[in-house]
Amino acid sequence: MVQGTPNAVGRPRTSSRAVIEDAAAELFLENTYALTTIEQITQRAGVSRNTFFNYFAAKSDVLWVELDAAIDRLTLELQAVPEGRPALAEMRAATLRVVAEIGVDRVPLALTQDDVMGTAEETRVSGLARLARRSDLIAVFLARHLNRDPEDLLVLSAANALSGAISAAWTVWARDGIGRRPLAEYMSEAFDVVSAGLTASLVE
Amino acid sequence: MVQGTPNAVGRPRTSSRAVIEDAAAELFLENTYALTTIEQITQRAGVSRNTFFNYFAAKSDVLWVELDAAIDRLTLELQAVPEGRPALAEMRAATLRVVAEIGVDRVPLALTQDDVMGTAEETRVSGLARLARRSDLIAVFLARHLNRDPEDLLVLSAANALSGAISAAWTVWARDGIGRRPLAEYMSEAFDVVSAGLTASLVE
DNA sequence: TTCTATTATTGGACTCAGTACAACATTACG
DNA sequence: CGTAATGTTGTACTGAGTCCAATAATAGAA
Repeated sequence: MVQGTPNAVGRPRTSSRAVIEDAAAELFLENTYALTTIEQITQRAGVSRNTFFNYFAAKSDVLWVELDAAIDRLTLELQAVPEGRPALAEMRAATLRVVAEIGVDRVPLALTQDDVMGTAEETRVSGLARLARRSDLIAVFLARHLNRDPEDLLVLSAANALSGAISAAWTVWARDGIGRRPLAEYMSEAFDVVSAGLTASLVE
Repeated sequence: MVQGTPNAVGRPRTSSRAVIEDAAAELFLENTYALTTIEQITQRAGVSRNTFFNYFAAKSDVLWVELDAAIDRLTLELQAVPEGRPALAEMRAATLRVVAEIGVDRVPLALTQDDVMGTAEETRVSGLARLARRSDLIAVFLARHLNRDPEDLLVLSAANALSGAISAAWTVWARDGIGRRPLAEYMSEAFDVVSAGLTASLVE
């Protein structure tokens, strides 16, 4: 569960993985996430039920392919930041870089789902797992660049706050429907909301 | 799942509910959350398996009794705040009021669990559902006091950030073990980390 | 091409959480 | 004492997720 799915985007649409993703997307839209069984998905994809679990550790993972890929890319971006640079500014820049690549059409399944038919709670919980993964990531990054423990209250608060703001950006972006602006703009605004205070607390 | 369990604390320790809670707590410590089945819990509690579901909608709910109660109380506190007061300050005050009542011993089961034996992911996801519930709560509160839409990016970012910071406070407090200071102190520090920036963004 | 070592796919059997519903017990209360 | 509400239980079911061993498919070396 919740593991990264490195760059699942842009793969041949005939690999088992892609076929499963497509079948799932269709069925979720037709019948709702909750009412779709893994058996139905694999049946439509023309593979066995077990094959599903070769590619996804949980049913909900298929909802978050885009987001998982984005988090994977963020991981790499953050690792590439050299020591001794302003942590928050780099954090923001890295996030915007990752998000710049995401077209207005590539909305995570879970979020459109939520839009079309309020599957809310079901899907939401699995989304939160991503928030947590991103929090961890950010906490480690901040800790490294601020020479603090990643378990530090200061670091954890900041990481959670940032991850929460990022999450809000995704959510609002997805809900804005067809007329939505690029994700990076939302992300930028969300950062503005929290980062002023964080800068003050973190640099000291 | 994730529903509030209004004030479960301070009830006679012989009601089915309390008996189940106690049995679960014991078993989780003995065998880990993951390796404990609902059947085992109810067996030790001397009730039927179904009775468990009369009181908890999910196995993980029993981990979060304390936290759910705290969120319920926060809900009431926030509803009681009269219009036209500084939203963030009131938010902080309400949180501290709620948390003041929580003794150093009343650590949520899930968090001690995590300490004793890293059941991590399993329990963590269910904890995040609480973070979400609190986010919603805060978003509604902020929206009301700032005359904005609760779906607003600004409002959502702030709410998520605050909820994340609160979460961090709980986590660190729990992990600090026996020598921990009162939860309110952690909460206060966590607020400091984010609120400066939020004040700037929100009042305008 | 043929052999071989990986890797992908499958079948089958299993555990357990969560749901639905009807029957039964208990309690409160007029 | 009778009745309605509430708590508890039994039974039967669905579906996610795990485990493991068997079988295909494939790539790469010889």
